[in-house]
Amino acid sequence: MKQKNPTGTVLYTIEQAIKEYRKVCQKNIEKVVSDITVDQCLVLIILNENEKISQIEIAKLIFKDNASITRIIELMVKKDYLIREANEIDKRKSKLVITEKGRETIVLLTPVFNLNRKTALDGLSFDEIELLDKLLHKIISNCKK
Amino acid sequence: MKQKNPTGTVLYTIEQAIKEYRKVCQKNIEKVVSDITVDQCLVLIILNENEKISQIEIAKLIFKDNASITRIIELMVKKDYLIREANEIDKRKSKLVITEKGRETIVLLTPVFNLNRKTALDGLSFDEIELLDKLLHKIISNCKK
DNA sequence: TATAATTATTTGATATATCAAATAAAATAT
DNA sequence: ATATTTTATTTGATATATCAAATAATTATA
Repeated sequence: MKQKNPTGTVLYTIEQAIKEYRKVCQKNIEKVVSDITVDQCLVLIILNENEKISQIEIAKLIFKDNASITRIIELMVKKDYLIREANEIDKRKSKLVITEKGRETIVLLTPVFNLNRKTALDGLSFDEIELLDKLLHKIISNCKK
Repeated sequence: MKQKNPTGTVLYTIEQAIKEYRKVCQKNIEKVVSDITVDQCLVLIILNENEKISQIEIAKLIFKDNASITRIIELMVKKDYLIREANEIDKRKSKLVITEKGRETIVLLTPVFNLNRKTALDGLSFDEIELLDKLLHKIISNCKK
């Protein structure tokens, strides 16, 4: 038993969990802001906490490819969440500035993000969450070897 | 502490874990078969275990959208892993038949899949795996509510 | 300092994710 | 038996994932 899916292991429960979580997140976000994705929100929050962060560092923080970040930011610029300005110190980079619309969005979405976490982790004790984190990190390091 | 990323919770450790796992899987697969993806392998294995399964059921098993399954199968047909035949009983569906190349691939990849799981879960006890599964299912059901 | 190596980002190509709408066949209701 | 509803799949549009190659700027080395 436990072989409910062809993968035969807990590993695809991980996949299912993150997919369900993303769905709830997107749904809750859409109630408040209509034209933004979960990933775009994350980028917004990261930039809000650290103005000077590079795209590579953003990518690392949310486990994405550099190319993905380029395109996510591109769309955010189109939708007027961000503006690209010249970075005089290092011309390879650009300064990513949050627009007024971006700032308003952060204010609107902060409580949504808290709600999302609470919803997903409802009924789990602190110890359980810690343990979950520990086990997942063990898997991550196994995979990285 | 634990606020290593902007998401601030274990939830993105879940995302990171599945991404790292998929990377290892893809790498190990490529050592043996060069033109197939992890998802395409899963479809192959599922069809091998149940010839008559519908696309919708495949989608549910691996937590994917129906549209994604259509396209994954399309590519598998192009690459000669599958053939679509007419389903006389229900003409909305088609019969998905594994080709000779597909069968050979399954033989080649079965040990790889076992290796992938072993690699990822190395050092975790049975009880820990069970617990991990339980906690993840709790999160899944929280999100589905 | 000119050259080589490294770093940050972008671009191209291909695969998958997601939602909504379109098709078409099957099942149900009247 | 026809109309209506449901089901299975497809298609279109847009977003993201991933890898490799291309750019362009910075840093290190001879």
